[in-house]
Amino acid sequence: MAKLSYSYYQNIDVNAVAVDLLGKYLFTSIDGTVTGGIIVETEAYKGAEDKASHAYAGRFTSRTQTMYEDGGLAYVYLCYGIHHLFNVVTGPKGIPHAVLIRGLEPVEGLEHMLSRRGMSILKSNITAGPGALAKAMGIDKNLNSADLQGDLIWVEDRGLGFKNEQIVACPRVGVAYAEDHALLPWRYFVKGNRFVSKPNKYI
DNA sequence: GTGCGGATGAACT
DNA sequence: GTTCATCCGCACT
Repeated sequence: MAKLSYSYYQNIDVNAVAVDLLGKYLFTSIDGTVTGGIIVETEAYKGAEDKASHAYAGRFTSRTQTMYEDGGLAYVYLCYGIHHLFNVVTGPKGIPHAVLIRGLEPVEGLEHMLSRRGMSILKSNITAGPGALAKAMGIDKNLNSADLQGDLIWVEDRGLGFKNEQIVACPRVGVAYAEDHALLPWRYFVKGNRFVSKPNKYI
């Protein structure tokens, strides 16, 4: 039941955090409705030096300013005009590192997730993919810059972890524009888990 | 002020 | 495999 500490998020090694977040529990409490699940897929975005990052080359705008804050905040933004994507801000203040949460295994509040997704029975795509899981968890721009030690959205360590051989590293999804950084193996997921998002050809 | 295109998902053929 | 929904961030005039 331990929320991840302030110092956990301050880690300068965003890839290490992305790997370590696998097996942690993400929760939201929206208008008193609690939903949560196990993180099974992440991607690391390495701030100013990463061409796939919104903060590449130190770009600082009203959208990206959240990423420059202290690690331990939520970075939520709208993608393709339709989908909210949820990231964990990591690293010390001024370093815009972030970890995109791409896959979640539902654990708590399943009926609320189904309702938010307009589904009647559980299918793996309920939380497979960043846009899908944000919708299932009720995450939208209201949670941008939210403190992950607060009571709206948080991450817990419940002692679950995965061995190295259960974790796959492969290129990130949807970042073809990032040129030579597009093939960096900074996407991590739990091998064989059904709540990992689709492009799985690297298993 | 305008124009382009995206860290996607779902519904098609 | 292809299409398209749908809107704002961002670069440039």
